[in-house]
Amino acid sequence: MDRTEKAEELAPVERILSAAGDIFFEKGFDGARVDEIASRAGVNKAMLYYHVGDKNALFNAVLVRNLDLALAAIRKAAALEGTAEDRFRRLVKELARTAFEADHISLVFREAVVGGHRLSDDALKKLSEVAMVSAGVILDGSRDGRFRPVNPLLGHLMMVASILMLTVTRPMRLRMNTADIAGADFPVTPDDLGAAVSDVLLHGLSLPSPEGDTK
Amino acid sequence: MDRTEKAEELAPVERILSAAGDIFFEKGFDGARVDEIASRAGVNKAMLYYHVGDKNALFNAVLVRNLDLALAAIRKAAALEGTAEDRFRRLVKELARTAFEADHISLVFREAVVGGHRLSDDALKKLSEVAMVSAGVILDGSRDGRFRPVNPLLGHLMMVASILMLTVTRPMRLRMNTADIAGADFPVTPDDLGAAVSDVLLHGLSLPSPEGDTK
DNA sequence: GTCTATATACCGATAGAC
DNA sequence: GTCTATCGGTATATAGAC
Repeated sequence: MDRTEKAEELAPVERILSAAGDIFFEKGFDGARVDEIASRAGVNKAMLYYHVGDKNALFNAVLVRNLDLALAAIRKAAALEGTAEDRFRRLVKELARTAFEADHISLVFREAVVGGHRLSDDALKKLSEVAMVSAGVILDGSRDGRFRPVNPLLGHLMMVASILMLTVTRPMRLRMNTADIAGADFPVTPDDLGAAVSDVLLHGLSLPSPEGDTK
Repeated sequence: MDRTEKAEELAPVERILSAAGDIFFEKGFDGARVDEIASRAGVNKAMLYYHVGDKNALFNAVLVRNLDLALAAIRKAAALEGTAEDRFRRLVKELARTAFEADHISLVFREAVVGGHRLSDDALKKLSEVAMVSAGVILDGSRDGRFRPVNPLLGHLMMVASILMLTVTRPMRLRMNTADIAGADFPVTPDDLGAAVSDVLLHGLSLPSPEGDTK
């Protein structure tokens, strides 16, 4: 608002956060080098410290920014139109799409998996907001009788874990000898991935048996 | 065999690998300090390098040892007795139990999630063996008509991701405000966890509709 | 085989000129 | 606000005595 320049280039802080997202995603917190982040952002290291703060502050600024973006997308996808199944599918698809853009939710996911000790209270709060939206969809489904009474947080975590596991381990799987077990229909695009995960999560591995459930 | 001592103490290499598992799990590869590993193992740092090799070799030695243990357990659990559902449930329960012992599969999972660049070919090979056993159970189920034709590797990854996500993020969730969405039946013991995950994965979130499937 | 002492390098953070 | 130069701390890895 104040500085009404051409804005042909992004603001320095934006460039820094973007570069930091890349490097942190690639190397992790301890593996990332502040020098490398600064140089990729095209700014001086001293300027990075001046604008953003130290390495920890930088890391959490990246996480919070990404969580804000993700939260907005997820809230939109969880909107009330359609059945619980429809909403769940939209949610999964949206998450898959976001995850494919690498340094968004995936960065938070990775930090969560390695313990989450470094997450600020602010980041943690936003993370639980995401969980609440997603779990809310499952809870609504259980209430209106379309879903079985599954624990909402459990369902949310399984969904997130599945999507992010499949996206984040992709480079590693390419190095492995999985061709013989991957199958031709193994999902590659975000939409295919979302559809496949939704399918298993909604309908399960087992064929519905004509009579009752498991014993 | 050669040195027939009392063996009251574990062999130095065993102590080193055990300590390394703890520290690597706690701090990650870059965060772990060789000095700390050596001191926890009760050996001199020079001895660590003499017996095991450098930090990378140490890390992969830990992973391979843990994967060997996990592979044996999983092969046993995937034995042929029972239906595909029975075998799947045994598999999940076994994985949950192993994961609760912290520095076993979880360490490999975390490394996989952060990219897997550091995994040696040997570790990668063992990882794909694990996947093959687990995916094999799902494939068998599809073949004998008890499971839907779900991609085996997809099913395996969703299962592993769910179990490990739930165990590994536990300390973090305790810091979050999840009490209101966790629900009273949120699984805490490994057996409860395995049962809950098996339930969702086998039967899905949706209630089986009287008539056909989705649309 | 075991241990101390140290080489060597790097990284996060800042002081201080402009 | 911007940049250069550098401090101080710490890490991996090894040389070399015993």
